Amino acid sequence: MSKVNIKVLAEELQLSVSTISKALRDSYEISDETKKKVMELATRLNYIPNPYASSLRKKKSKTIAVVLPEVADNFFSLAINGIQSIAETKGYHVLIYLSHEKYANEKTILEDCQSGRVDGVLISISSETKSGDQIHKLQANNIPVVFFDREEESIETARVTTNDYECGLIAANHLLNRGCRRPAFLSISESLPICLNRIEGFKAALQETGIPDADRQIIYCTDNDSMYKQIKTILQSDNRPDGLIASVEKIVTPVYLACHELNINIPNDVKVIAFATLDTAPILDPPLTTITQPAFEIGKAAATLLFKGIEKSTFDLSKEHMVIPSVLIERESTRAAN
Amino acid sequence: MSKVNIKVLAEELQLSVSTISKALRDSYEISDETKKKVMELATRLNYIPNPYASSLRKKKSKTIAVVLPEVADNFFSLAINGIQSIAETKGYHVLIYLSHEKYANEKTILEDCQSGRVDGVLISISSETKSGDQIHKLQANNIPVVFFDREEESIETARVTTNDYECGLIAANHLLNRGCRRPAFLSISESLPICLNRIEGFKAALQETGIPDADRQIIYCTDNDSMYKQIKTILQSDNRPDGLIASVEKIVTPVYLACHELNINIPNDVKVIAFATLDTAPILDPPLTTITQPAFEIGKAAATLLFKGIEKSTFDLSKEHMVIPSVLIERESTRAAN
DNA sequence: CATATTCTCGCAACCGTTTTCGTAAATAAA
DNA sequence: TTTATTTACGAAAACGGTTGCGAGAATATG
Repeated sequence: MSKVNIKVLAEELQLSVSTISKALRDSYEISDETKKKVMELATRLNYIPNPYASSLRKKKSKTIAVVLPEVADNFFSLAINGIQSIAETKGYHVLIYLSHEKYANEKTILEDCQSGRVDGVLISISSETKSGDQIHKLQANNIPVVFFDREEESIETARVTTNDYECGLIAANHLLNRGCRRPAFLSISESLPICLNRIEGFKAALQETGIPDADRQIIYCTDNDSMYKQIKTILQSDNRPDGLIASVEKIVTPVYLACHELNINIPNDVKVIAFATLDTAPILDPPLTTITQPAFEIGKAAATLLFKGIEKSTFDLSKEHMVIPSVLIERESTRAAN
Repeated sequence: MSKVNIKVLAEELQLSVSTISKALRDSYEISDETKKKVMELATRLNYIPNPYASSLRKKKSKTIAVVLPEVADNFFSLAINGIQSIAETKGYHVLIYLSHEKYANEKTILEDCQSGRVDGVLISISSETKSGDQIHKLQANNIPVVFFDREEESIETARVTTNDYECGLIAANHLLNRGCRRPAFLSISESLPICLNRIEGFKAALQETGIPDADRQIIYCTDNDSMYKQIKTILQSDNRPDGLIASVEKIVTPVYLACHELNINIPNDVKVIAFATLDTAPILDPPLTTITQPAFEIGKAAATLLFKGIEKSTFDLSKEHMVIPSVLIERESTRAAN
């Protein structure tokens, strides 16, 4: 067991611990000769500094927290990749926490983040979250917070999102242009800005085209377990939608399965477009038209902002609202009838 | 900013820091009355203990590291979920590290894990890894290590895998039973036991059925970027395989795309089966036959073992080889011609 | 040669908690 | 009442680094 710490090195070289510490940190106070000796011994004995001792003294943990609703979702997986890629270059460590879409969990997690364990927090809030109290507390403790994708609107801090309103509009117009007259929007939350904004865009498009109110359905698929049933019910209803916009990736599979089960043809009977970063989109039956979010880039950008906030306390995160646009990738699932 | 620590509480209540510390930890040495006062003040001032100070003193970090090749993969995402679900109940924190399938990265990560930052390590090794040196060092430092899915065979420690050999056999037999005579196995590594074992099963099945050597292709798709091209080349070759076994999830999309592009019909021209936990498998074109790995359960089991190893130093991990079987889910992509 | 500077290094406090040990007061036993 | 015992707490030393400051030696400056 390597109990080798600074004290051991000091002993061995007949130097003081402070000298060792400074030598290892390449301080100008130490002669090159001594530095060399210290470094050499350190590598020879496989000295590895204890990060917690250092954190305690320096009040910096070189660690960030990433709080997200779930990880079994391509969007979040890719975002983590983006975050990690930046953290790596900065020498930061990444703690992952999952809220499982529950506000109570999120609260507990964020409380812990006040402990000094992390220098900053990247968060995509749960679909239940309606209050920014916990995040305010973090900010009061000088812990920078950056939202990515799912933000809490009342909080003043940096956020990296995609052009949700516009994409809602684009998605709706896409359906309308392909002949839909009764499009429905499948949301997962009544409070998440990403959903609200996309819905606003959706509504605006229908408004403009003059689709009657009765034919503008917005459906809330809040519960994961009942989603499939709920979608089947919708597809069997009298005024069955002729177009569906899936607000998030996890709605896609139940929609497709329901259509297959009910012998409803995509795109002839109902056209489907989804907000998703699914890499199987092109090989689905039929290939799925997506609004593809730049998940990796969002993660990278959010992390970059967070580190700016961490490293320069003068940097004002509150005005940083970055929008990275998504792109519509048209495939078979929304092909117009011919 | 809450600079409230034990010292502040002590000051406020005119007690010593040791008394506060003991009261908070509900020590028998402290009177109920004092405990109550301390607790009350602690919650009132929103006292949150500094984990690093505690870690330093107790030499326990209540943190584990999860080292994996990548996170944009359903298998690993689900595994993380499983790990996290156990860590949560145990009050542990989870650091995520990505090797990006590079041994050099993995090495750096594992070196850092010797610092005392973590109490244990869960790892699924990179496809490049051929040496167990780094992991030996961890063990020498009394840091328990548990493998999940991708193991390094020379290391004596707990591992949670699935029945790879058997599944290789099952997958191959499945193809053979559906009429394939020139099945190919698409691997991603020449050293990973998961691949080697699956290949062994594959070979055994072909052997038994008497498929000639020349018709037992094992193809190594090591490079992510060239995978699509490589697969196309294979599908255009003279002795084109009539069945494909994708050893991991990420091979699926390129295979399907290549077949579509080349107008090769699945399952009539080539049958496809994949080791995957893809939840879009049933809605692919055609629905994909999978060997579905119990990713979530593997994560849970591995974490459970790791915590046993962490919490009781007497617990001998070295003999814990847990195998959680995968299941074959048959779908259209391997339907027999009729 | 005297004084000022620069170069190296050690001392000791500190970060926030935990834990051992000692001890005064309160209670029980004799 | 005296002697054990228990109860409730405090002092201080850890844990492993970091850092401000002081000081001796070496060098430069006048």
